[in-house]
Amino acid sequence: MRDGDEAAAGEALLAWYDRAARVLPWRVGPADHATGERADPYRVWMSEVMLQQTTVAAVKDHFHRFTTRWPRVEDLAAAEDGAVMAEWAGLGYYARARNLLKCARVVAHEHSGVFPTTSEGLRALPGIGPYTAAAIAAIAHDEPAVVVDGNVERVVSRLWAVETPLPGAKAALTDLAGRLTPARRPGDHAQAMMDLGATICTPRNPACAICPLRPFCAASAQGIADSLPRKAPKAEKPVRQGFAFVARDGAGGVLLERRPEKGLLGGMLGFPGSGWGPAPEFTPPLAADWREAPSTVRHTFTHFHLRLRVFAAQAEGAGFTPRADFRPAALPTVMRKVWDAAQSALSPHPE
DNA sequence: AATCCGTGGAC
DNA sequence: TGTCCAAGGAT
Repeated sequence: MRDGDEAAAGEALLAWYDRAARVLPWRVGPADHATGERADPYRVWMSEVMLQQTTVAAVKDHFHRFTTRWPRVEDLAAAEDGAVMAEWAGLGYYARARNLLKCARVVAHEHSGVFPTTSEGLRALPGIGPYTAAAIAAIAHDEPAVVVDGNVERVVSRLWAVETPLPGAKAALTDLAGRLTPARRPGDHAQAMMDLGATICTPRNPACAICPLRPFCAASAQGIADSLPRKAPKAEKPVRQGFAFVARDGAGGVLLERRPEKGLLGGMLGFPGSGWGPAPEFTPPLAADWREAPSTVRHTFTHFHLRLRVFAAQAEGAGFTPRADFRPAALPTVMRKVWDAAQSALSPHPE
């Protein structure tokens, strides 16, 4: 990209978006924008939070369930914590769900159910950082906010052939993204950048041959697009080990515990177990004839690999969740794997 | 500033 | 199988 080409590149991007925009459940298309229709801030907010570090394909089902069950922010604000966490199960990064609920309650109770309309106002809400605030303001209100996510970092780093590695290059890339942000249709511009990054300017094997920005792209001209953006090497993931205990009573009830609000899988349901580390202790929650499941659960979190030995037993006691109140789908994925592994060791109650 | 925080799909 | 990585935010 040469100085002075920003406006032409922006126009080329919007022209491409007008014919190639993805159709998404939370999106109002460019043709509808022409009639003055704007996206619903509640739905934009919901989708943006779900999409943080998460693929469109993974978000679609959860977005549909959330917006069907809680159509307005007041509905979500009135929901029980456990119901929201259960619906979020499987999406990961569970602090997002806790902050989603906090944010809904602030908007409902302190803003009369209306989201702030500026990026500055949005930024003050729980779970809304620089990216999400800018995205909502641009998409829902056409504020010319500079929207910088992973897609934008990639597109911009290639347009200007920025070879400084991330995250160090973050500030420079934000500055360059600002040069590209137009005063006209900034919301469509932001969504166009993301669509371009998702479908053409992809991390691997970018489709430069059909890219509307190719005439402006320094990395494409130099043949180095697929090597940008550079990133600092990541730390190796250690392996941690642990035990998990699945107890069922005679009525088919299940022994579950609510995990602490903070930390890994915070606020989610799980099975009792040991700590996770190099040498975990065998500490079942009650005395019973514990039998080990034949398969070990393997699961990878953001910063470590986990191997869990699963033990199952029939037992009686207080605090079991009734069979009718338990759905494996309400568990975080690692706990759903534990449940699946336990079934072969719990012959009287196969599920 | 660096670390923590999930998951599933692509390759 | 293992590695990368996707519309980041909080602390």
